Amino acid sequence: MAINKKESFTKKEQDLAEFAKAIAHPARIAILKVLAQRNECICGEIVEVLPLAQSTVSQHLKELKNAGLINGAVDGPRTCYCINWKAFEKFSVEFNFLFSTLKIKNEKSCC
Amino acid sequence: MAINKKESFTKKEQDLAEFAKAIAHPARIAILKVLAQRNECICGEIVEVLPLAQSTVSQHLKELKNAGLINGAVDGPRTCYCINWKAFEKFSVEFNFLFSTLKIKNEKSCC
DNA sequence: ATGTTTAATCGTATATTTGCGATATAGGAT
DNA sequence: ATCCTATATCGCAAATATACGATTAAACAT
Repeated sequence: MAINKKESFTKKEQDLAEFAKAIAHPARIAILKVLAQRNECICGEIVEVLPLAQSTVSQHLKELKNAGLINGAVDGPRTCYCINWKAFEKFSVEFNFLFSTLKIKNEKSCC
Repeated sequence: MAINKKESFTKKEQDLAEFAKAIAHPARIAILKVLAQRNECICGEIVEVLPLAQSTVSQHLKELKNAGLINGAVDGPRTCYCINWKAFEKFSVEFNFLFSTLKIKNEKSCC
């Protein structure tokens, strides 16, 4: 990979790809599930549930946070995380727009 | 990454992550857009549209095909691709199930 | 048979991701 | 001040992903 070609695509394409990358790992999907189910913010309870080391979970959380999919609030020695539903809504709309609308137009595939 | 930890997650989580990974690159999103817009199957016309070498586009197409998102039919010296809408529908439902339903349950985030 | 066109694959270089242990940091309690 | 707990970060190793040029393969025409 000589140069980074990603920048030659549109911002929408890059953003959607970024979002997809954030959820492109089962561990991160599992983390999001836990956060969604417990409603309230959680920290290292995720480590107990997942088959991963603490540092690895922390790294996944960082990636989800960087992608804007979760929020993290420092609460004493622990950090409380929760899902950023607004961001999720945005990407969900983007995703559905990109494919659902096009799908209606040409339902019949050739091959 | 000593061992592959991905297998310790559920099949649904793995499948959804797999799908997300397939669209986790702007080039592949762009390819899907082209395929959706032209309706009929296309081959190396994609190379003309994208800022990537032929071999790179071919590789991306292979990944999309492996993920089941597109179909490819050999037609003489060329290969005709098109979107597998059924697979897309499946993953779209899976995605929306995972998050939309949970979202309704707990709209208010703590942080 | 030879050449042309189209696409897949190979080999290679580099970048990024994944994962862990060890270490640092920071807040609370004693 | 010292200890404990919780989390973030560092450093490292291994695996994957990205990208390209060169080569191969396959269909078709000349």
